[in-house]
Amino acid sequence: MVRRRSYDQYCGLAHALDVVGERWTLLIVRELMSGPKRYSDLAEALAGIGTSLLATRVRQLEAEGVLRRRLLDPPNVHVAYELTDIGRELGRAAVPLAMWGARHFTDAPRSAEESFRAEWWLVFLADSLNARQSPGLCAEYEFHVDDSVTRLRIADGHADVLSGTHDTPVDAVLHSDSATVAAVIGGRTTIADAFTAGRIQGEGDPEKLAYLLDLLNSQLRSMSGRSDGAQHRDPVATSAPDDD
Amino acid sequence: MVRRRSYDQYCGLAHALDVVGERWTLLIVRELMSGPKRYSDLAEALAGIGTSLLATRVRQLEAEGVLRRRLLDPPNVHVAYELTDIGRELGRAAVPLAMWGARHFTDAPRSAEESFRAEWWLVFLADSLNARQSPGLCAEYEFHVDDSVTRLRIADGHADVLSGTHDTPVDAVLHSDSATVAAVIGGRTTIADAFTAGRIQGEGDPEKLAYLLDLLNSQLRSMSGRSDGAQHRDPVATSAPDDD
DNA sequence: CGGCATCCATTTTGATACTG
DNA sequence: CAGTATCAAAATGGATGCCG
Repeated sequence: MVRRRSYDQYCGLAHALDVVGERWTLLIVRELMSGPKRYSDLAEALAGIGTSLLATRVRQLEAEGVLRRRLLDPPNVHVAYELTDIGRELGRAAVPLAMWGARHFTDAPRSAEESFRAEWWLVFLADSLNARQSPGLCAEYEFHVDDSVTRLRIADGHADVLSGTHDTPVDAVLHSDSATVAAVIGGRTTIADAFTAGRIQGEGDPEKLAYLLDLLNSQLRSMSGRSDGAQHRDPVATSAPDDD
Repeated sequence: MVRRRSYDQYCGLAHALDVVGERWTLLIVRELMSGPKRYSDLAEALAGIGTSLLATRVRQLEAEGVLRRRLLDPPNVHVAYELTDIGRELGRAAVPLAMWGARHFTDAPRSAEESFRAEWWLVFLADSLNARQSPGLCAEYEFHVDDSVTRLRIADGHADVLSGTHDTPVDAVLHSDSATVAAVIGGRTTIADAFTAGRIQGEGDPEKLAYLLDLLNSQLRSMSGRSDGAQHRDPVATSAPDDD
């Protein structure tokens, strides 16, 4: 195998991009943020990747220590991929980038060609949702967004997104649509406004519902990341004065 | 022009990567974080990019509103590129990714092929260095790392990295090497330890020097981003129960 | 089937040369 | 200095084949 292409720069960002800068790589990490996935799950979620490239990416990520292959137990012997600690750190590091994208490039409603999964949006919120307000609380929520369903589980002061179907009962169910979710996460509207406008609807345990909305609200505020007015005061540094 | 390649996913991260996911793009943004640059500055800093690709990238970034072309004043008529507000937000959003890379992929010392610039490291710290401890203080520092020199200016409670050479006097000068800088920013050692070990040396105004080290120290602590023990409790969600 | 490897048509990228 | 033109090499995507 010919040597992997590198930027050959001694820089944290360049080294990070040497590892996860190629096409599809960060999206594979995003997929695994909602729990371990099988090869075919990944291939289905990442429409257009081409199976051979997926295999290559997964191999690279395993070699870098971002994810791990695991064989499932005998009843259903399958391969599953899951993030390592380094991989989960990477997922968290990608959150500001995702928020930046949500803030500036999701104002157009979803187009016909675009695929969509509710967990893509939830996953960036969930990881940092430490339920400091009610540490002991356990709750499970189901989100219906467009035609996609996903689940948020809060327990032990921590939140997880779970993809797929589950048998455990939920405490509350939320209904919304992709444009609304994008607007809320992108900071173009608030949960409260979307709720009163009927663009988000909730049913189930009212107390746990209120708790969730509060939690999401405060999290979104802390992730807003809007730009301040600070500018460079030095227009163009003379990088090499014309002294030839 | 044939349409740009897109992931076609309605997701913040995918949309962000549609804009800045291609090769070199984020590194161009990193370059502009230390102030406006000319075309040839970029080409020189990004060894290997090839001038035609650089021109394409710059055009794309301008079209997306990440940077802006500017013509300099008559004495020295040149083209300069500078980040817009959106571009500066992007630079800030890339910081966690850079820290992740620094933490996990810079433990090997700089290899012979790798280029290096001190501002690549400083720039990720500087933007979030709001000098809350001494709001009124103004200071200018010069960093000598390996063969690279860069400048940090603190004023109005905000820090800027300035590339290139400057005539204004400095308050203090720091000397170190790339391995030490990487270890400090990657969290593998502390500034204090590196200082006592003589791997960082400083001269100049002792008060302002102490102030800088304090500021860097507290900033690094808040950016550590180490992984906690929280795991997914649900091994593999049954994404589609075998009910065929 | 699920989990890849192989082959080939298209795109992207890298390196160099060239121009106003 | 600030790019454009050109061409070879590498990366990607699609389709298909193979094997337990």
